[in-house]
Amino acid sequence: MIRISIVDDKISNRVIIKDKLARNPFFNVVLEAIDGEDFLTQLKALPDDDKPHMVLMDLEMPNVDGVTAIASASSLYPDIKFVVLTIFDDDDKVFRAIRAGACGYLLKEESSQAITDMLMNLWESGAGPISPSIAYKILQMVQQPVGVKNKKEENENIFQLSEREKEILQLLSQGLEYKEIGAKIFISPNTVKKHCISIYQKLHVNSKAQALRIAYTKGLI
Amino acid sequence: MIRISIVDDKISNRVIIKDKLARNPFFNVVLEAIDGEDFLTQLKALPDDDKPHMVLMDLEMPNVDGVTAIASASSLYPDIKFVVLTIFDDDDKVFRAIRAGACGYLLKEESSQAITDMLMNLWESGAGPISPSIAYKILQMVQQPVGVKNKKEENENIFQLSEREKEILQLLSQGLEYKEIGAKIFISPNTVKKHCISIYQKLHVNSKAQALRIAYTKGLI
DNA sequence: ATAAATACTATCCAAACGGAGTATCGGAAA
DNA sequence: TTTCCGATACTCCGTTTGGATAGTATTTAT
Repeated sequence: MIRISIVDDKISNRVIIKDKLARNPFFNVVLEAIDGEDFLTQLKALPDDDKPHMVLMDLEMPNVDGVTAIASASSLYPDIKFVVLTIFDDDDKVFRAIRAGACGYLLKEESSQAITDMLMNLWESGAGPISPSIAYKILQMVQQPVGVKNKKEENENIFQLSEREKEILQLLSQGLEYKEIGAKIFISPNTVKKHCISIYQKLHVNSKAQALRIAYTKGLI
Repeated sequence: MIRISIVDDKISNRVIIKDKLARNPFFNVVLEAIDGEDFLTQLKALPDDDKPHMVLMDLEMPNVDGVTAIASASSLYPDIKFVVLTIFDDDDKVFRAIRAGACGYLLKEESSQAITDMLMNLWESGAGPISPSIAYKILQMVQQPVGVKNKKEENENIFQLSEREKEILQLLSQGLEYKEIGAKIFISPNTVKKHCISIYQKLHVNSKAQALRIAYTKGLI
């Protein structure tokens, strides 16, 4: 039984997707969320043994968007496969979603059969599902790296950390504690702590170690 | 009428491919070559109006290999589409071929129908054909650029961490706390803490964050 | 101009952490 | 055989951290 999670802000979309999956009894939708925030909260609360194997993620959502949710969750739960399922094939979004950790990118217009086939294939062989038109876009991106801006520049904004927070995260990664950071940039250790907690909230984690994990794996530092 | 060129060092392969294409009368094989050298020479000699629209290129060839041939020819004749058609899906070759200018990458094992469909699609929409398994490899390359592969092997012993300690460090990097790690590997949280302190001593640090910094930057995890 | 972020400061509390010490057990090396 | 070491487990103690809450100043946006 493959546990699936569906994240989409529109109830109608979720129902459609569920119907498409329902044709195959191996799929079991264990979690539905209306946006990235909702998803991350629900996922965290779920026991490990009940966590979904795969997540079908829309990109256009309020609060926390799909890319950010994938970036957080794929660091926190590396075993979960994230498949973007959207109606758009916007180049930039494709790129950012994949960098964030998506292992597949499907268009909603794909047939029910095609989608379930691809998901089964992901389950069995680990090969991520990719719509042909998306595959071609990826290829083009590899061929001519559009903006040669490095991956740090591209990633450091997806969590919407403030300048100060990025600075703190940088110092945190050096293994400094609150009071050391405070002394270094001439602010109170209390303030440093407040910044850290803000960072944790934006990264959807609750400890230094987890924050650093995301920072390192997503190239924020 | 789509003019096609086939480059493969084995006559049998060329025949097989020609047969597959023959099912669609739109394809007209105008050039056959046995290696990159042969291909480039013949191509140069061909009048512009007779030059192929698409080239199906094997990679494993004597003299000038497929990647080199694509790199040269795609610069000289930008309008020609190069599709790699091979039996291997070697990561490095895929990557180099695409960088060289290949716009598609098909496996020979694909069905005749699939290949002709993909080529027709390339002709009509300009979207390059990509076998699903190849598309997934490309996606992985985009996700984690190669380069630091064996670093872990080389470095994981320089700090003389015991197996257990490496295991603990690995779990630490996932942001787990003592009790969580203890529960995961069935030992007491106290023991986990003891291991951590041993790790700190060997790494000459005195906090989780500093240990993780070394672990990440030295490729221990 | 008013609202909304952002930066900064502060305090309280419970939990987690780090450091040091002690001790048992089993295997490997002396 | 004795010694050494890794893994295990525990306690005591002081420090650090995460979380919640609350407030002010400054900048930014509408």
